[in-house]
Amino acid sequence: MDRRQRKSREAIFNAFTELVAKKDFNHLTVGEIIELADVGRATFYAHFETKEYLLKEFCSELFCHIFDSVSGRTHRHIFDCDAPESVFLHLFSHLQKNDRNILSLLSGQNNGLFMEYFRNDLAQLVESQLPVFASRKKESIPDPFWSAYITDTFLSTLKWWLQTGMQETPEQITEYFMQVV
Amino acid sequence: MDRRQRKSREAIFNAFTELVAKKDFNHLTVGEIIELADVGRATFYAHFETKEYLLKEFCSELFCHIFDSVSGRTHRHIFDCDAPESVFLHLFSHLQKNDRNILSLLSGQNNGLFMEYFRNDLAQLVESQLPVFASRKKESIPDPFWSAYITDTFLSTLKWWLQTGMQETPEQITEYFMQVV
DNA sequence: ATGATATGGAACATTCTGTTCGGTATTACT
DNA sequence: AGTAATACCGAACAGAATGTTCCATATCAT
Repeated sequence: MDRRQRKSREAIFNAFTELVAKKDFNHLTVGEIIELADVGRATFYAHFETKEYLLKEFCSELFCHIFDSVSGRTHRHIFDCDAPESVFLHLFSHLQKNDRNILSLLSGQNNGLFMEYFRNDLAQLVESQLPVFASRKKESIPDPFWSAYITDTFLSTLKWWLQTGMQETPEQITEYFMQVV
Repeated sequence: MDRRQRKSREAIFNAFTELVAKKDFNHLTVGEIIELADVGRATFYAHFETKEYLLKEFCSELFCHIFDSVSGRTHRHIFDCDAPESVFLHLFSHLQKNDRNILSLLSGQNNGLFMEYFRNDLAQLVESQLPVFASRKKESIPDPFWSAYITDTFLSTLKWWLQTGMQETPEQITEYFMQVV
């Protein structure tokens, strides 16, 4: 990719990151983004079809980074028997670092699209971790329901953690998560 | 309230109900609403400050109707010992009736505000029902976390029910809910 | 019957969106 | 170093949606 393209794209992502931290995504305008990013209007639309596509690609890169990092760790530790919850612990720890202000997007109320994207990737991760919870599942529960339940419980735990100021350690919050599920 | 006001308000609510069933709230315009409701633009803004306030009042009336009906039943049955989950069963049953097309709003992806309002009222109901789940709660879990967990699990169950086409009976889906929690 | 008020319709300024164009600067490639 | 390709800016643009204002008319409460 052209160096100019990389620069513009990064500038837009950075501006977006900064703005979305203080303002709801829906009330964010393209005008604000390009002003802070200091790129022309035409440039923005040369990169992203709409504001929604910007969010989509933003999430793609960000989640790819996070979940790949977590899954990678899984593979390295795949034979560790002492910590079946290590994937989720690692995920909580990684989220705590607040890459790209991801936490303000996660805690914001009206970012339906963002949550949807995040949930999709999370559901994939959960799917690969289902054996961990196999022993707790009752037979009468359908598999897809069980999978959705674990995914949403993780999200519920994460949201609660954020909204109460992240006072617990990642270890503690992972403990809560594993207790209820 | 003036009869004219009631008529306009109802017309707007009805148009909103109909439109939101086929179109995402965010992409719904005031122009579409007043056209279908057949009221003047100025009339709309005389009733509702913005589209968001319309949603707010819409939810207020709708949820008030649903949750009051459910809570009412609770009070009548408060001494029934055979069905501690009757409140949630009744809520599932009531939702199945799809008053005001509430299901299309609940299953829609980008209705963050709507979900937030619904969750608030639901959380209140859950709060009043906490004793039902007391026996399942571990001591190490903080009360607010536990409460949020049950609320979100109900929402998770409801969403799954909707997205898979509501093939289960309210009794079955209540069973699932009570099994996992 | 009368004064109050909700309505409809139209016009309006404002904001945001997404597109187009021409000139300029940077890039990749030979 | 020279050249063709292309990404950039800036400005202008049409279109859509928002929220406000005005006034004549119809409906209401009393």
